[in-house]
Amino acid sequence: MKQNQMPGKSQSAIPKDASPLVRRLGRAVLLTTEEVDYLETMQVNQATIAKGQEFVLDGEPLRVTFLVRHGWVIRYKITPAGRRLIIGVSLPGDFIGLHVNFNYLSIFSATALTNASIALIEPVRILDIHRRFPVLASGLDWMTVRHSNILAEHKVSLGARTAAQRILHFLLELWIRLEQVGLATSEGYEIELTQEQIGDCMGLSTVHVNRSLSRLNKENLARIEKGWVTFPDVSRAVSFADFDARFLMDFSASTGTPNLKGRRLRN
Amino acid sequence: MKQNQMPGKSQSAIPKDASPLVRRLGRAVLLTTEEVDYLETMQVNQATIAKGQEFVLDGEPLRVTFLVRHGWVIRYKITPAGRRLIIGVSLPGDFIGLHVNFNYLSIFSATALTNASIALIEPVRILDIHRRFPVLASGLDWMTVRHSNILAEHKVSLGARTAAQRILHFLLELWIRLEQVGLATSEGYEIELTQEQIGDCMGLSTVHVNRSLSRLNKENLARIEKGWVTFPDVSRAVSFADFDARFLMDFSASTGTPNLKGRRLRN
DNA sequence: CGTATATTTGATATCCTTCAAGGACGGTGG
DNA sequence: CCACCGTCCTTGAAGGATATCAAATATACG
Repeated sequence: MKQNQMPGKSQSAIPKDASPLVRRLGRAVLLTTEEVDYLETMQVNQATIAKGQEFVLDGEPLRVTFLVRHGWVIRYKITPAGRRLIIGVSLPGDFIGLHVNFNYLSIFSATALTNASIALIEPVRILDIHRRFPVLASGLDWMTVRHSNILAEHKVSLGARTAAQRILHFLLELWIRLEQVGLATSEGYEIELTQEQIGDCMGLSTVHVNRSLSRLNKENLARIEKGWVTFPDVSRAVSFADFDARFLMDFSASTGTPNLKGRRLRN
Repeated sequence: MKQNQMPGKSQSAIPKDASPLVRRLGRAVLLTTEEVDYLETMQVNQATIAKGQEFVLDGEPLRVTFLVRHGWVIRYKITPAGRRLIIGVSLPGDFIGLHVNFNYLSIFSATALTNASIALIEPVRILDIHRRFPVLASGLDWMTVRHSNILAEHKVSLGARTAAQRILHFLLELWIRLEQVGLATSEGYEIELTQEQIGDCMGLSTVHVNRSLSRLNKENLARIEKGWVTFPDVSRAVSFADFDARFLMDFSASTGTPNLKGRRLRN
């Protein structure tokens, strides 16, 4: 079903070289060229972060919002007992510090797991989006909620799932998220986490991650070989891990906005 | 330091009978009477929920945003193994389902722990706020981020803190949150959770919650007597639980908005 | 005042951690 | 090209934190 052009607004297909952010928001919504342009120019101020570099520090001021363009980043806290807990993994297209209050100090640290490219976005840009581009603003709000959903699911994992389920659930989550920005295929994906980092993310010791992974391997639920993750039997994996991809669902602009319904929504 | 009235906009002190939402947002920002009015009329459509009533069901459509006005609510998931994990406790002034995508089915259930009064807010209202009241819109975004912060802190608790630390951290969190809406004093507060519910929230068995609580009691870190929570030695409690209230900080409107800086901010 | 619900306590089982050490792998410099 | 070194992965053994099972006591409620 072909959609009509709206007079005065030019809609655009997503360019091949679109940023991960545009790709994400463009999956569900037909963005105007103006919107795409705004999103792309917003990302001009970029920084290259070397693997292992800590670029946000717990307790220090946080002046801008970050947007991961390339590479993997972790956000984490260190407890007084010396344990690190990874709050989340930020992948290309993910914001770090979106909608936070820049008057306060950061409540987490962030480090690049790979060489990474990160856009620095002035807070005023976000406010500008809310003023001028309501559809994009809904998209940002959705990304914030999605971020919450991931945390909620992690809380369920840490609180109510076994080590093997937890890890498998997490590996499946990463698969979907990477696929949504074109970094995974139906075959699998390249993981940039060590077993220690998986442990810090799922509240498990490195040793236990290792044992759980070899069990998952033995039972054909998930396999990691040379950093390449595959799922030999996806449907069994999904059911074993109690994985329901709803919490990662795409943005869709028809969030009750009458004037958007049936207009710019894909499908 | 007295603040000047802005021409054309009447600012208002928060009325004594203000809703918890207005009280929350009004703590850091001087709201105009127009903004206060909008927030209050937004809540006219109310429902009374009986204690124990489940009013959001995992997998069912979610058509409106809820706002707790009175009473305690839990949001949770049940795993296939039959374990319940409470994602979070919603207190007066908290939204449930803010900024979610109403095209999708709910990914959690919600039940009232007490008789509760809940406002039903049409999604279009939220969009209207974003169009007409930028300060309130920032406030809503902040509430969404705050919700994430709470989840992140819970993840840290479940992943990297002992049972006693976890429970104490949670009790302190509730204290601050209740105080922010006038439902707790420096003395303590009335808790509406059973030990089983605390366990489901912190990923612990009821038995272990009981043992940890009696240990906290013995060590003067926290005491629950007839539903009344007190902290005999607050500073020791804070340090034992590694509690840093930054993740619950108030909304402050000067989130990098130049035209708001120094104008409507309290202090 | 009786019944349901919540708390408390004891005994046992298990999942996971910690400690310790060996092995694989990739990179680097001689 | 190979020896060396750091990082990551793997495996074994023992200990600890928490779960489960079971039952007694206390509290709330109609």
